[in-house]
Amino acid sequence: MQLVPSAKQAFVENVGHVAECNLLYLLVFENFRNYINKYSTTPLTDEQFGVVRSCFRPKTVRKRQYFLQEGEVCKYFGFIVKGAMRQYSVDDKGVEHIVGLSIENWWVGDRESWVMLTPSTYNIDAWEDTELLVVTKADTVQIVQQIPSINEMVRKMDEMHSIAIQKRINASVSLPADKRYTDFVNSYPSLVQRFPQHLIASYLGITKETLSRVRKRALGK
Amino acid sequence: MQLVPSAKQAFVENVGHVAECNLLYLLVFENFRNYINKYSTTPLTDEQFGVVRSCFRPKTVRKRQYFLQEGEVCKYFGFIVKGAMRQYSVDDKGVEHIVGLSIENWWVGDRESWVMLTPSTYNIDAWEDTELLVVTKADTVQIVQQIPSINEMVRKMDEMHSIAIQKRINASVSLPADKRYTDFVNSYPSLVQRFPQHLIASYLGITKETLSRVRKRALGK
DNA sequence: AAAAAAGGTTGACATATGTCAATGTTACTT
DNA sequence: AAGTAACATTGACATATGTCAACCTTTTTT
Repeated sequence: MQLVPSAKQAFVENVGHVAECNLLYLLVFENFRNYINKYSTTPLTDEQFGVVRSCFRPKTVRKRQYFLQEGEVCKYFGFIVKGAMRQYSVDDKGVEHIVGLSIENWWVGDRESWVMLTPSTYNIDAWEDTELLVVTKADTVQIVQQIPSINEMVRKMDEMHSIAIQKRINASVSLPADKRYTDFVNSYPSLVQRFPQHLIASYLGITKETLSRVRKRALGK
Repeated sequence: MQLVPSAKQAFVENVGHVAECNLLYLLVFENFRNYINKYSTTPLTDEQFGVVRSCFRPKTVRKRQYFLQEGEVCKYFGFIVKGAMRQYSVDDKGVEHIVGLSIENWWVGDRESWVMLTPSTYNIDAWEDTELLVVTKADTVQIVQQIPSINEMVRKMDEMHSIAIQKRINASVSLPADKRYTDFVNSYPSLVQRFPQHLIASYLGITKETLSRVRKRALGK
């Protein structure tokens, strides 16, 4: 039995009609095309997009199911079409530490495992039922080499990613817990609404109790 | 009066002879060429390297002088040929928070300011007298577009950078201070020897006193 | 509707880390 | 050699955060 139904199947279940399913498919890829064009100076030609499209496979991950599990090599990177996922490590004592929270139009995967082909030390699972477009490394190498816009997009996204992650490091070494939280709320209001507090606390490197108290004090002001 | 002598001048001062100076110049760029080739699948042709070389300008930054100052836009990225630099922010109370420590064969610059053309919130200064090869953004765009090996190198370096920085975030949310320190010592033994403890403490997000005590306890075991 | 599960808050207390001041040590400057 | 500055260590104490347990609310499941 197939635990994870195919993405197409999932879309069908969602909308109930095959006709609408195909329409949704089109919409998903159109959205993706716009996303790519937003990050490059020259829009993709139809032919180029055809190549890109053939490299990305829709995939559904149901709530609480893994996209990547500790010990596996990260063979796919995923673009979230709809849904919410979290990336976390588990320490000696079995405590989960959130290192990433992602929603629509974000990418998920473990770069280290992906690049180095080493077993991942992270888990990535779905916090909500999630629709992804996934791509293999081989295909990524292909389209990055062949299609300048994709090359440009990947470079820009790496840049943005580096910038975001640098800010997070700066916050972690230079801000106390309460500032880190307000900083987070200002930077990612959409995440605050999608994930419960105890996950955000973990993301910030504090306990849920501390976050609860920090929030209370912030209200008092 | 020129506070920062030209890089060539600096080399001359170091070695004392113009002949050796030119030789050093050659060696510096040969080293740089090897560095680039190490990160790409096809070596640079002589012609390509000529272009690259023309884009990188030697620069000397004396100990305690700024490479980038808070409020400036980061116009140059630098490759450290010899020396040691630190990148830090300064908080409301005037306390410095180290966000980066760099030595030979590392790159320095503020990605956010560089990419977004916004005033930097960081300072970068020399901890030791430092020789750099610096490049402007315009030139970077040129060679990344024109020379596949450079494109590849930049992408790979961004990848490595992302991986390293991701590990640091994971450490900061999931490890206590003592583990963060041993982790750091294992990951960057060369930095431990080049920078004093209070800078490393700041890099780890703890005070120098805490680091001193952490080290003492670690010895006891 | 009842039960269970997940999330959130609060209090009491323990622990880790920060702060401040004094002192020791090392390396550099004159 | 003396003096100074930078770095490191230590102690006493304050503060922030963690831990554990109880309790409450909301949502989900049965």
